[in-house]
Amino acid sequence: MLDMKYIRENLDEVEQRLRTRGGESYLDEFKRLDLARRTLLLESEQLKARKNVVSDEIGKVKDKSLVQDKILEMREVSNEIKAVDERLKQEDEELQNLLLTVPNVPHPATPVGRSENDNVLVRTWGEPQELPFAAKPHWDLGEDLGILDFECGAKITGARFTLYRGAGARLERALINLMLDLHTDTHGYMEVLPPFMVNRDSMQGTGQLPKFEDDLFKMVDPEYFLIPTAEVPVTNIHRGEILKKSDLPISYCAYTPCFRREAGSYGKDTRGLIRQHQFNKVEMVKFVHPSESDAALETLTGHAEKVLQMLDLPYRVMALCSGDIGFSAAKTYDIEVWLPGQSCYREISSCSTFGDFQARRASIRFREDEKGKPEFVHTLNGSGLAVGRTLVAILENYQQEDGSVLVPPALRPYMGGLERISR
RNA sequence: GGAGAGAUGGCCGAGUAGGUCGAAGGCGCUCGCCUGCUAAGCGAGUAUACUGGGAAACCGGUAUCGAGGGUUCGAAUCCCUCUCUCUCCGCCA
Repeated sequence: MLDMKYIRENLDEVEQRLRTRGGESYLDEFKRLDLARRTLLLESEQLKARKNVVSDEIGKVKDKSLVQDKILEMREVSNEIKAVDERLKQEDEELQNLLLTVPNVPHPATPVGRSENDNVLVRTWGEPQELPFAAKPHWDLGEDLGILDFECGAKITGARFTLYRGAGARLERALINLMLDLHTDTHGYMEVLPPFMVNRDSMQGTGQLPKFEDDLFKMVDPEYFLIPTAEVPVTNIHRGEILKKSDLPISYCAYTPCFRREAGSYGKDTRGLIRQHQFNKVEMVKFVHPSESDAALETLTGHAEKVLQMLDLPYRVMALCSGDIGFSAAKTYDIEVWLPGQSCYREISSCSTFGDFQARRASIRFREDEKGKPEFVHTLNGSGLAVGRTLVAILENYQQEDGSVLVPPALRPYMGGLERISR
């Protein structure tokens, strides 16, 4: 959520920067609602001030029969207040709803552009290798090796659900452990294991609600939502809190499954593990001092890259343009891993800084000085990494001509020493 | 699922026959004093949001005692609904 005061005082600039995201104008309504609300607020408060003063006088008089006229008058004032407050409440709700649907202002360093075609290549790592034989996509490899069973997943639940078997299940688990160990032991994150379902307040805090309810799996009674990413429960750990400056930066990492409706993506990536309704992810989340957030995004991205380097998987880092960054993000790097089975780069991690956008929604603050006013922290997060897609990358990059798949050396300790997955 | 207890400021904790309570007291913290160090002591200050005025320091107003509604001239205090926490019983990985 953006700062109301900031919008009011910088309307043109905010509008202009939001427009670089493409799409509609966001702030036409704002001026009108803001003015209406403040006018009513003033009216209401003046009435209340009068009521308070007179009620105080009444309280001091023992014989109430002497102040009957005042009591009657205040009864009128009280009714007036009710009426004004009713209108105020409506305007206020409208304004809040508007603000909750306005996306974050892009970071000055975010390249301006309309679509993913305008994203900017930042760097590449490793050599995308063309295999000396006909490379298979992972869905063929997985089925041939008997480690991925898409049909069975569809039978148990439905489309876009997958059953992992044997070495496939073990490989997924090994990747989770490798990633968590790296981030906790080497990168200094605290591991947390959060709830996989959250309430509406948490979803609103990180920005999934109210605008993207259709993308979520929702429980009716009680009303809980399956998390689409660990970002939601982990960022909300500190919702409504005032942190100590000395607590910052706070770094958490978490493994969770993620659940996404993938509404509107019918027909996209229908084969294989790329786009599932349920997938595993290790997420990194940081709460930092505002002056640190730019640097923190770079190190966070580096932490995600490190996983791919350990697994010796070629990748590139893209700076997303203004038209492609997410609703809550100010700046985002996508890490894309090379998939020889499909001869393309695919997103495997997304690392973003949100500035104070989420912190304002979720009210996560700190004090610069012991006596100072609370200020909003900056939040960041990034996948480190999407586990299913990492498994895909391993299958496709480490496949051999005979259809077997070598286990990357860094992963072997986690696989009971297994060096090769074969039929 | 059944029975009961509770939710007050950074923390602890008073306050429920409605008005003098934004809220006693303590702890913590900040500033000052004092003590040649430390401890102790003394004094002052110490919530948040919105909002009016002001260049600012600052000075006003309103709201907030889990959340929402109601009664009343007036509610932390009375009534209703909800949420959460704790204890006991049942059930359970």
